[in-house]
Amino acid sequence: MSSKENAAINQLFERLECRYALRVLWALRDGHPQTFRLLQDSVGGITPNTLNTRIKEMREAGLIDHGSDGYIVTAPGLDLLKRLSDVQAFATRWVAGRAKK
Amino acid sequence: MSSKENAAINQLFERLECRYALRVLWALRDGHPQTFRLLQDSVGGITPNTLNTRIKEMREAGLIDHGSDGYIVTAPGLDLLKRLSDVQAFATRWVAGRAKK
DNA sequence: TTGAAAGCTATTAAACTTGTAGCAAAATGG
DNA sequence: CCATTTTGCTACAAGTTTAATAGCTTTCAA
Repeated sequence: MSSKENAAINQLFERLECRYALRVLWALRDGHPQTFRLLQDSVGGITPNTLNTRIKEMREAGLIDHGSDGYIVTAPGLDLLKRLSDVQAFATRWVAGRAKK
Repeated sequence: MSSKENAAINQLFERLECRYALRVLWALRDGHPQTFRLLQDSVGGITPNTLNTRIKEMREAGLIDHGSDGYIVTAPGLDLLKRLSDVQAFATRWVAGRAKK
């Protein structure tokens, strides 16, 4: 792997390694717009301060946008979500596996 | 999607949404063991405190382990990494796309 | 035995997140 | 038109997490 690719994944991970970042993106995966407060409820536990910070970061990152009906994932954001979709099955098994111990 | 699946992905994301968490996992993706200091260099910028915290969390999570030659991903950890592998291509394009603006 | 490498801890300071409250602007309804 | 609700967002104090720098302890080979 080239160092350019390494730098790219590092930059992306920096964005996603903030508390609630992945969950905010994930909450919008169905493609329907959500208002600020609905999004706050969808994510669960996030405060308006933090949600606002995440929204700003992800809008700058071009992953989400704010349309007339609320917040929504952009095309790149949806692309990323698709590439993350396999993680769902892992998570389910992973949680089941740790419950046993 | 069931609420059980929702809870699962949430639990997983909580683990991954800590600074450097994804990058620590990613640094071990080739399957070769790395010592504490080598891992610290691979990740880049992480302090020993934080690395140690991440290692503890990920070992509890069953994603990485400590063998005789250093830290290494477990089978579940490798499974997760495979499911994340498509993100690499996204990251490269994403970074290229934002450089233009 | 001495020296290097490995894993990790201590301490203090900076940065981030939370909890709670509430504001200003735009839509809604009477 | 005017009151009400919804929406996006901010203030502020307190708590939690991460960073920077230093250094300790054990292991292992020379």
